[in-house]
Amino acid sequence: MIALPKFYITTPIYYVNDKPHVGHAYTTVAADVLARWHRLKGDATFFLTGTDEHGEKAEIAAEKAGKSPKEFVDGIVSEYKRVWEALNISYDGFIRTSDPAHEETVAKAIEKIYANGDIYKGFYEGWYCIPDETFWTELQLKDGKCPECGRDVKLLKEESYFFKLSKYQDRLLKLYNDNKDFLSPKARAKEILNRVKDGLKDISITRTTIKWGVTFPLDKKHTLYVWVDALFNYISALGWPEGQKFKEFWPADVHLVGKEINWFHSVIWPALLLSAGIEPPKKVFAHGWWTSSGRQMRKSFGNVIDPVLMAEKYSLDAFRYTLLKTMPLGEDGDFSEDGLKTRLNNELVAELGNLLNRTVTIAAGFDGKIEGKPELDACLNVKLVDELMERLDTHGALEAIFSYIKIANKYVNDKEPWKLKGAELGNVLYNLLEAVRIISILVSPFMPGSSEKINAQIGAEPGNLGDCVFRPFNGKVVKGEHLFRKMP
RNA sequence: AGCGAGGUAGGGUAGUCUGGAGUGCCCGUCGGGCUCAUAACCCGAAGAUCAGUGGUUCAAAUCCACUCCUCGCUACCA
Repeated sequence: MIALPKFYITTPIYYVNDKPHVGHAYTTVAADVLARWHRLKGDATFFLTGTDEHGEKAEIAAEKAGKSPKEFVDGIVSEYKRVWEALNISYDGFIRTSDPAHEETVAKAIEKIYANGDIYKGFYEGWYCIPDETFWTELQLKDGKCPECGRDVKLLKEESYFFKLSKYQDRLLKLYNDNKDFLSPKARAKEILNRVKDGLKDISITRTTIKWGVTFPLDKKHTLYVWVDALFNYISALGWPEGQKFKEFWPADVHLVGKEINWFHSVIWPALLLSAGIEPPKKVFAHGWWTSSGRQMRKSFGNVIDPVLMAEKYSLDAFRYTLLKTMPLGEDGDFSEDGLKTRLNNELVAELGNLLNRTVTIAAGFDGKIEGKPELDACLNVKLVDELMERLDTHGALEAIFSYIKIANKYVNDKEPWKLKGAELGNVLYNLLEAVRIISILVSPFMPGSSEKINAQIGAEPGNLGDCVFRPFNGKVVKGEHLFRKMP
């Protein structure tokens, strides 16, 4: 049987100690764009995001707010959902690690891993900084003191259960070798590869001091460490082991993650899955980080970017476009309002908006037949755009789409339709309107709202990737408002 | 310190694996053209000892060695 094309993409689940900033927005918008692209292709698509709600930090934050952990995280979760709605995120599933169903899944998976002989009881030893309430490894210490605050640290020992990560070194290396794209992008791959080659240590997966989390099923005194429980969200959301969605969508095609959590997703997660007898995901892609106006984003610098504010001020699609156009997914980049404004004015207004506007203006004053021979189809390379998107090169895909927009703009200049009339003008308009219709489809994953506006003005239905070919134009042009407004 | 990535015009990048004229792209700057369009659109120009040194070669941004600089990762703070 030939498997139907399917696409399962995930964002990390976001930790609930603060409201979403541009970093969260970036990952989520990028995943949204990829999910929408696959829907255009007709793939059965499942796009998962969610929240990571357990652990000490959430517990403490709740206490400070005078709420129970559950009450507290409920509040943050609705904030996340509000932001995702504002950013037009088309998620299919929203997983919360405090859902009882998730907790049951985790417990079941842990039991399988235990049954496989990969969990044992031991002692966790670490250097503990009491004022910071943080454990450090020997390597992290700075001159034998806490690297964060410089104060003395104490060697503490506590009972803990361990996962035999060391046992999976060879199988992980085989996984990386058999699936060259598993570790993505390439620049990050070697980082992981070399560390795995250097050898893996077993990892402590439980704590006795924390209550807000999933109870360790084999010893109720212990609570699972929050990241262990968090990783399993990707399968609990699909109803592992028997759920229909799990059968349809697992393994994940892409886990999109920030580079700070690459280790967990590229090493620990597949090892846990292998141990539980579950197929590992196909790809873990670690994207880059944003600086803001040249500096690290920090509250104390006053340069933290609020995604909703940006969307309100400059239009949502200009913001989404800027996130994906500024740098390739794997790289770091700088976010600035000036940069956003420049892109809005010079690319969205001047290239895309202007193409639509001039086309529609000329078409509105034309009463002949809009028909002709395709002339603008040869320079359109939908296949290239698709290949770039398959490689998660959203940046390159946008460049390819916009280079086509430029060609269409140049076509207007070359043909000087304002000097033409009759069939000649009908032919030029035919080419422009078909180009605009196709461009609208191609940009729709990036800028869904703008795509709808374009369709309204040229009287086109929303299309899919198969519609990106020249055919008789049967829309009805209704000139509307400017697609984007220029900002001073 | 170990491991990794990178240093190409004012900024950002592609090209490096598989050597062959500094070739390309985006933004910015300057000049011209056009006028359907949101002072827009089109064309053109300026601008680079391709981090440095040494080597291999007929030929090096590209291969080799060394040096300098920047950034990331180093596991149980999600």
